[in-house]
Amino acid sequence: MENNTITIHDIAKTLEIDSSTVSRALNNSDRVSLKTKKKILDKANELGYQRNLLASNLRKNKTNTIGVVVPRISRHFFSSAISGIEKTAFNKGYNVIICQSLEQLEREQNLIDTLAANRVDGVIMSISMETFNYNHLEKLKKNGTPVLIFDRHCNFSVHSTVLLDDFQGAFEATTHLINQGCKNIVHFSGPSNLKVYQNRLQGYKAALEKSNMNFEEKYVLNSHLMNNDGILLAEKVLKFSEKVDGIFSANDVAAISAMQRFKKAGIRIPEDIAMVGFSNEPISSVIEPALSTIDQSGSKMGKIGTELLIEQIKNKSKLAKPEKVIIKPSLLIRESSLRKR
Amino acid sequence: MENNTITIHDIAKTLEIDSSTVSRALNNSDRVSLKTKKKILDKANELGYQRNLLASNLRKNKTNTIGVVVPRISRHFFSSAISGIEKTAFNKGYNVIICQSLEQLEREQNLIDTLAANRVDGVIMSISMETFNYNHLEKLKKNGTPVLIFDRHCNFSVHSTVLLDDFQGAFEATTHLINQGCKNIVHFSGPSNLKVYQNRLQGYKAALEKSNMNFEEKYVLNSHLMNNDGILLAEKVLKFSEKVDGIFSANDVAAISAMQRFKKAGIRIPEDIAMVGFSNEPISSVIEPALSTIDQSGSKMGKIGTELLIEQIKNKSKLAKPEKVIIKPSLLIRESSLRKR
DNA sequence: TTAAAAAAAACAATCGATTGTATTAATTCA
DNA sequence: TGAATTAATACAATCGATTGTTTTTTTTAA
Repeated sequence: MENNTITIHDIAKTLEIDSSTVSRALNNSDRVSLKTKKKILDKANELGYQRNLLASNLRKNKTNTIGVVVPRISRHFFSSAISGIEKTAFNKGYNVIICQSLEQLEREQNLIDTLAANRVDGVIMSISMETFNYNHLEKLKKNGTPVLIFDRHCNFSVHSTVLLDDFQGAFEATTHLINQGCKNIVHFSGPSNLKVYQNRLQGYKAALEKSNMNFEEKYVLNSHLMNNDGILLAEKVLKFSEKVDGIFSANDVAAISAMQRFKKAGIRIPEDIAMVGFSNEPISSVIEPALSTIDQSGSKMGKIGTELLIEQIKNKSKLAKPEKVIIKPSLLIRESSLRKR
Repeated sequence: MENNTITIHDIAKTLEIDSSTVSRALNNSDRVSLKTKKKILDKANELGYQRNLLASNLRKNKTNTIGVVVPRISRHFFSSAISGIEKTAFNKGYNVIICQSLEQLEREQNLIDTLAANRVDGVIMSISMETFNYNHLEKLKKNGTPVLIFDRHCNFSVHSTVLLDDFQGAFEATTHLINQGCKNIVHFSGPSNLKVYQNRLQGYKAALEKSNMNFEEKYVLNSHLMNNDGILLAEKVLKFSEKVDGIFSANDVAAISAMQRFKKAGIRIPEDIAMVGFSNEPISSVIEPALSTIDQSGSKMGKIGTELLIEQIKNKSKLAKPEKVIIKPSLLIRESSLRKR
């Protein structure tokens, strides 16, 4: 009654042929005659045969599976990256195992270990915020499993990476504010040890410079860019002696909560202060006014990353040197920054 | 240079012992002396041994892995369900493979096939909207793989299920509106062939009845409850001759877009119209006013579902009859419905 | 001291599929 | 027709770990 799983041996026995022939037939090898092939396939269907991939993969030493590790699958950017990864992988005949590290290094290490133990052919991942130690990834690499890192910078990596051009995104966002007539533009920046925020700050500076506007140190406000930070930052801005008329925030979350605080203070967006965020959270298009922002094109990153990874999987023999790809972001202009129609 | 993966045989050879002893040592069996155990573990570490789960699982005919299939991992409800599933599974020593069907039956069938081929020990899933045919699930069941369905009703199922008490949620939401003094309460309902929406409608009716209020057929507005539907529904409501002063929407999305349409028409929420949604989307707490809603407690569903599933996995021999669990939802009261302070 | 019992390790089969090699059957062609 | 090809199939080893059985070693106890 139990354990009635059918194997190629069962098929072989009922048909009185060898299991190797069954295996070849099921893999459509041309070493089996059409007649026997049909016989075998029919019987397989009849018995409800289903290949045991554990056995198959073990023998072939290949799983046709890619491991995906992201901090949080629910975040919009990551779920769109996953879409891109899945689609690309599927088209190239790969399966995908999705995991979330929840921003915890220990979990990330466990996940990587499990993926390795399951012999995935490669791993594409965005590292957790706690990840400053890459032993787990080095181990993978040593075992010959290609690793591709996307979205988050990791300092001394020997892996291929796909990153966003944060500088360019920030440059465009700030330039857009300048074009809308903003004269005093504040920048909400994140933890200054993170590369992303350094780059976004540089882009902001560069845009000011290009338009011959002064860069003012005091206009750069640092925080963790969480919900609550946005409120505090907004209150800081309200206390400035000069009239701030534009804000470029390094993420949407802080921009949105700041915007709500401003509205409470009777400040009109974008008439009094024009705002641009970064990362295109789903909420940003729903709030009022809708927030202009930089889209990180997650699915494009996922697609390109997966293509790169699969290439590496296939060229395993050649010691492929790590590649770095930089993706161009795109500015989404919405009401929060549109002064001129 | 390549393929330098270490196996128990490599360890056995260097130490001049049998590989079965190595295996037992690595599994901490008490058939190996402490001395040899230590020797083996040290060598394993030194060589960077990592168990090949393909081989192990094949031999044991058990993967300690649960497959999870949901329509969309990015939806808040599902990602919280996944959290609950992962946590529970992990605590019981199970790994989890997460997949999304994207609401497509064909994809769902493929995923189930792959999971089956990889010999997961069980599957916990929420079926796609296209799934009216359960052959793929029946096949799994026949192979002896337990299946647990959560969140979405599936008509003639022999599987265990964990569902939300939609009736109760709707009843509480409507009762809350009545308690806030609403006299003419409209209900936004979804496709009437779906059990969830039938149950929510019944809950709405029951609440009216209990408070001796008339149920008016015309107050039930059907749609697919998408963003755009909310706008259209709001416009319908504006044309009513009677003054509508409360709305219970069968989902948050429609409630939110309706709310925005109302605001444009100069109607105050909750003073003129009080609103309650259903499903507690993340956006609902961010918009203004924040939307009262019914939380579907995804992580609780995930937890309970996983516990049930693992129980079935363990009792595979006994023909466990399908269990049905109904989870109580909870009403989250926010500004959109709060008239009395 | 030695037989019996217990502990430790070795032997060997197995999980289910794949694949190189050997064998048999069927074709081809001179 | 019969040797040479080629096609079709069978044989057997293998992937890496697990596990029941057997053998060897050590410990216990009379």
